[in-house]
Amino acid sequence: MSSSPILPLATGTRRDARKLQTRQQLMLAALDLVGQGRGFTSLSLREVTREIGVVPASFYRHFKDMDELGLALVEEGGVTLRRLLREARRSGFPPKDMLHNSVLVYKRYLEQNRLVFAFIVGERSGGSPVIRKAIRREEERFVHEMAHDMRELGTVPGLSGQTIELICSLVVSTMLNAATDILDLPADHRQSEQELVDHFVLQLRLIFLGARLWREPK
Amino acid sequence: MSSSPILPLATGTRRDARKLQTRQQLMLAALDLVGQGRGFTSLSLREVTREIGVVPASFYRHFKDMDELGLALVEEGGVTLRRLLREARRSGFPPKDMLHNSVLVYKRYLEQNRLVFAFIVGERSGGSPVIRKAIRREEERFVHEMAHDMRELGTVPGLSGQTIELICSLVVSTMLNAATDILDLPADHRQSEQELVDHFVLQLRLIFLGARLWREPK
DNA sequence: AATGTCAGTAAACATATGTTTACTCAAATG
DNA sequence: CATTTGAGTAAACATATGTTTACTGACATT
Repeated sequence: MSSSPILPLATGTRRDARKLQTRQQLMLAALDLVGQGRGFTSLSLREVTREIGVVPASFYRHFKDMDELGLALVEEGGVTLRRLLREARRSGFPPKDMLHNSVLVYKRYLEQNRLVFAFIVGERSGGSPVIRKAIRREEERFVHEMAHDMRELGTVPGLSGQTIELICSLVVSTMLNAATDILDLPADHRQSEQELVDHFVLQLRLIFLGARLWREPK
Repeated sequence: MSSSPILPLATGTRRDARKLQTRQQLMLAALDLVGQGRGFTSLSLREVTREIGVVPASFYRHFKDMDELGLALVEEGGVTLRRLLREARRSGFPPKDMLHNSVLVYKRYLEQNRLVFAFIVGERSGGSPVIRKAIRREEERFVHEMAHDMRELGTVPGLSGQTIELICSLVVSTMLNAATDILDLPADHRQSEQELVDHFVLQLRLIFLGARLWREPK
């Protein structure tokens, strides 16, 4: 029987562990190719299997489609985003130059998760509609969670929940937009790197300045 | 001789007009496919020629590559953006509810140029690095031009040129980000449409509120 | 220890791809 | 009007693609 579980996690047998491993290898291979500048929609199933040294037919043991692989990656991206938020939460956000610090944290996180972000950011507006929409949903979740945190921390007191969500959605899209630039940075040069960070910080400062002075529309 | 001109525009012979025509047909065909949700990087040269009923080899009379076709599209996108700015300039921006009006103008323009925007916005962060960078450059130009206009109109008086550029870059990325959502709107439903526009307007309001109260960093 | 399950294999298929080569014939050139 | 030019053609090429089918053998189940 086995009722075809969506994730072969649960059973815990040696075999299922192996299966999960090649599944993850497939996902990683796809991410790698995307990381080399190869738009996800242009990837072929064969390419991906070739990358991990496995025969094309094996692919179907894990995904019925490249789209399905893509959706799995979207989910991983969602997890990655939420982890970022959790880390930010823990690090406690020192109020002194908080924005600048947050940007640096974000940048470091981005560099540590370069591939997932390249995928998320790359497919967020392009390619396959189904994947794009899945990403937008994860993004909404992220915004929502961030708004929750901001309200709890009292970062911008006296604002309605709706307004906080609005601010967060602006912050998040600014953040994801910056990701493209940061990931494109030419490995070495500090010059442009510094400028980019500063630019990003100033954009956020502007947003929060607006936020602090916002008067609820009746 | 003929020194292989980049654009076969100049000469004005009947033949060159025909050539230019199929060139544009090729570009339009590519745009159409992208408009149907088919990430540009995943398009094949044959698909594009097939679309306009021409043999694959003909492609090479116009572009050496799909990348070259892509770059031509980026340029068209740039022109489209600049035209938007010109229209906005002419329409004179009535100060009463100016933001809301601007958003509506933008939305209408977007719908009239759906395909180009789908391409620009879709490839802005994804796919081929060379195309992505070309788009980012057009975007910078656009930001620059917008900043120029804003300074001239005195929209946000008392701010340095740098700051105005900052604001504009934030506005533009917000604008392009919204484009994805607007283009994805399910053809009929007014509900989500209204919400989307409102959301967009509020984001801009927030930005300009921040802008009005900005104090230049020393 | 006997049996069943199922991830990965091997090979074949029809079809799609980018690119080259020699061609044709309408239209521009002289 | 004779000649040249060059956009689009026709056909062939090597290679890449997605998908199916029957298989094998390590592991799990009983």
